Amino acid sequence: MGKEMTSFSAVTKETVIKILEEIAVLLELSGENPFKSRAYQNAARNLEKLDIDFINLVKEKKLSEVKGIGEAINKKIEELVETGKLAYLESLRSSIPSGHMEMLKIAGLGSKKIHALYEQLGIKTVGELEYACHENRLVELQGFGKKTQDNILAGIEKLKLYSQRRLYAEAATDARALFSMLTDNKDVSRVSLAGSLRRSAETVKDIDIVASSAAAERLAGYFASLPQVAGVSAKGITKVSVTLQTGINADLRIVADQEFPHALLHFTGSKEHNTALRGRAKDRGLKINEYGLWRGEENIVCQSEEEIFSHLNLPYIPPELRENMGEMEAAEKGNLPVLVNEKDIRGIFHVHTNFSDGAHTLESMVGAARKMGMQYIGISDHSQSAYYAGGLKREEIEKQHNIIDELNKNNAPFYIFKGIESDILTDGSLDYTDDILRSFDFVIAAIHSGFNMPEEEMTQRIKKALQNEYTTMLAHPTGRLLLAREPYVVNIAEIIDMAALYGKVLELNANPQRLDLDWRNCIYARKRRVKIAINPDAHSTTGLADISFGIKIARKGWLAAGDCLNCLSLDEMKKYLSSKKNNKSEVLYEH
DNA sequence: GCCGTTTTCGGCCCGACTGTTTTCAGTCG
Repeated sequence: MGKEMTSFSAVTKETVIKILEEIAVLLELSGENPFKSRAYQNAARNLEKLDIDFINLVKEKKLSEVKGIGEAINKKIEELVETGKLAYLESLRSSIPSGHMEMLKIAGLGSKKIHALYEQLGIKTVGELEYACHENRLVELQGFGKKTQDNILAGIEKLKLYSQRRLYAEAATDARALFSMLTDNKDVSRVSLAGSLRRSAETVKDIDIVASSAAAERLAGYFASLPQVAGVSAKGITKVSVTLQTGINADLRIVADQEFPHALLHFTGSKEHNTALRGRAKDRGLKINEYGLWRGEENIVCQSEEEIFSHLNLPYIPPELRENMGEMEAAEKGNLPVLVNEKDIRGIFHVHTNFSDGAHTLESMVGAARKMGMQYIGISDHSQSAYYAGGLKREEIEKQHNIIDELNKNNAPFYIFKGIESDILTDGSLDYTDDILRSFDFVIAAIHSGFNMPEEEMTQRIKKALQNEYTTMLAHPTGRLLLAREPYVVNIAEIIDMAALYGKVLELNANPQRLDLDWRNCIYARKRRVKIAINPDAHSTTGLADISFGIKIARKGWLAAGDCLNCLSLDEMKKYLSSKKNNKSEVLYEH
């Protein structure tokens, strides 16, 4: 890199944000002034909000005009963008045991305790911590005790369990990259994702890909030497297993082209679905395996999965449904739903703005939704008791409503619905008075505190919120964070029954970490004719796109367009919401 | 480390919950 710095490094805004966040965590672990750490977090968040060209801003030395970026952080970002490196980060990294970052993921463990464990027991890694717990060495430590030790052990168990799996969204990014490298390769005839990824599971263990080729050996070599591959654990001419740089494992199966649909069906699974399928084949005097379909010695040639299914007298079963959750029976009777798809979505609810904890303005969120081709958007910032998220006070609600009225004039026929994500308090009531609740077009009731109630109490709390006449829908019904936090204990069937009885909508939160309502429960909700809203819970313009993850899960939960609230057209939606508002008794007879 | 109609120091979003204590620290959302 020349001294005159004519060429800047390839550092992007996203990289800078990631590094600022890493510094914030490292500072926290180092026992520094917590506000210093927060300053880096703030800087990262403000960069996220930045709409203008970041690199230009750095070049023109105007970065410190961004709120939250002062002299020190400005200098560090300049160094990073100009050289691609940051000495401060390197020295921080080397001063903190690398295992401490991972230890932070253990529930109940924060920087203070990690520091204390390091100072007093010299613990540097999760493994050492686990050993120390088994040796009972935390019990006597100042500020620790038997319960803390037990909780930490339980947290470690969970962490181990979680780290064997990945979020769908994470794995899908890697998988897409591999897939496109394979489609570009001339040795590949046909290629498809398979496994749980193709079935749109919310978390996956690894990436499965099936390809057909007449040059298997060369293709295997190509796959094993892709730039994103960090290690090869097995390599033959039918199967290559690798570990990617990101830590996830990927398997490529290579078959002859005529075997392709059979291998695809087999490696898409699920195991349970395949077992049922094999049983069905046997009933018809057929045999099915990953290489083909057979009647005795005769090989029945199939060009596609559709053909295989048709030989078993079944319509095509979409991969998402192949979980042996009744799809075979439904297919046989011709009762498979026409699954919802991206084109069916007409509008988006559960959208945050910078009125509360969103990154972008109301106007930007509206603009982004319009760009996506939506007919409407439902704005729902946090309510007043969500202090940590800047929940809205009465005056702010009025102000927001005035802006929405103005925007609605200028954006017609696009429409903005006024809403709120109102906290469900521990007694089941919503945290605004009726006169405020009445001012919204819709209310999303949500639990953000008091997670640890006993099941019965939690269930009653949510049921009470569903009975509230102002509640339109229930946000993230179980509160889970995939691979990070268990759902709160609640009788979800009772919640779904209650929603059915009162004509309330349940959210399918599309954030890749939530995907809540769980698809298994979507199947039951559909049976009870409860409408599901596929909501991105967007906190930025890019967050709106998360809705696609929700659509995948909705499909997996058997939902058709008619089951999804936000497949209603704008006119239908206006009618729906105003009927809910004006005639509460009607809802009982709606279904 | 950032910020300022409390402006160069002293705050920085705040409250619930848990487990440790005997009045509080740490973690979390």
